[in-house]
Amino acid sequence: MGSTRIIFHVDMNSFYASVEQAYNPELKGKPVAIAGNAKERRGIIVTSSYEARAKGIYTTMNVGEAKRKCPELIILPPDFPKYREASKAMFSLLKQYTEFVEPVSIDEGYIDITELSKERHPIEIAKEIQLRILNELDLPCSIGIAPNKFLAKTASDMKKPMGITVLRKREIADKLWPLPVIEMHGVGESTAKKLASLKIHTIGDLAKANEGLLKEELGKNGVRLRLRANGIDSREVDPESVFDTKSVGNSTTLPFDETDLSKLEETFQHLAERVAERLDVKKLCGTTISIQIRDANWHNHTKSKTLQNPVYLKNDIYEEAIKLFRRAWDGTPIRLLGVTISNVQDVKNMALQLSFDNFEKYAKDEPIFELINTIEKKFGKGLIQRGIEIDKKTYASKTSFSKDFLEDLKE
DNA sequence: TCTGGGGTCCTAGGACCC
DNA sequence: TCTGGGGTCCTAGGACCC
Repeated sequence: MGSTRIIFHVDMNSFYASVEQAYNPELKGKPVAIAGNAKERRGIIVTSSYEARAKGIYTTMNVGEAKRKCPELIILPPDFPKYREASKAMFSLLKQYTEFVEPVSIDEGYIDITELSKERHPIEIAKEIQLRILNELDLPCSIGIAPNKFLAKTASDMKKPMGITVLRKREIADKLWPLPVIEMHGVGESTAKKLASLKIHTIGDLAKANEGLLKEELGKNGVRLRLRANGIDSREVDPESVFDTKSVGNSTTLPFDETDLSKLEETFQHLAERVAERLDVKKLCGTTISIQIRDANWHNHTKSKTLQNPVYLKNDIYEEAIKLFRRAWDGTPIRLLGVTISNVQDVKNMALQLSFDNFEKYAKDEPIFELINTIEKKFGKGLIQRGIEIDKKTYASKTSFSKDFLEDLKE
């Protein structure tokens, strides 16, 4: 494969607010904000229209404060099905140009137009895409054009809304290096502070910094950031990455800092249910369960456990979550709880590892059909049809189960 | 400016195995 | 009884992004 690519980063402008304005034209030209839990004390602004931003509204701003700052602000609750639909329409439009489309999040993605650019000029393609997204979906976007992902992403940020920006390698010194290092994708507050202590303030400083020093201070991330600052990024546009889910989790900030165990248990019930539902939609299960606890001072704790068998059912997730919680909680008031399943796999590939302990627990002295019932109750109906593999050592040592039975289980 | 909810990747220590 | 070194997995926490 040739090493010179042409990559677009397509970035939707204030996406949720723009989708709402597209659905309801009366909202156009007005300050609009999307806020989670807007009715509650802890609601925050998730996105806002450019009209709202002009009045000082920004993401993460508390809803109460936003109202004070901009009394005419139109505040809407998020409507994710609507946004997902708009997102899907946007990505299918991109797929009309090339199969090399990689969604990064609901409102941005990369496309590799190297092949297409042999027939048409990249800027012409970008203009057409931008115009079509505007005309057909009524949504504004910015497009960055560059030889790699990092530069394309950086370019799309340079002009908003409705910008098209080309960032060539030879322009890096002029356009990228003068910027403060915090502007760089991948550098947050914490890294910027560390870099400042090393007298690295601009992206140019980072590009020219000593590699060994960066490695020592920031690990492999330091080395990578330095490469990026020099415009080097070899990541390919990967259309498959969307299907490669690593974890599924839900969390919720409680209306007030909570100490009542029954309320916390109830919250875990809801979280387990939502996680189970989302796993089901994706047909996934996972062997590692984690809980997150955030206290009143914003200190986070996580507890996790890797299980013998994957879980995906609401009740199993709840039971494991509560076990972890009991181990971790000392009674301090809690602000947020979360449940995440990771180490995921497709349910259809799921194989049960009946360890000796498990085997004893489920199989002891039970007739075969009882055992099947037990297994189905525990791991869900249909699993046996999908096939159960039992650790060979285990059943060799368990004489009360015939080989035939185990063969039957495998059907 | 007192901060939601969905993620990914990285680090570091300890357990365990060869 | 005391001694390496490498690899992998697990757990907890942190940084970052949208």
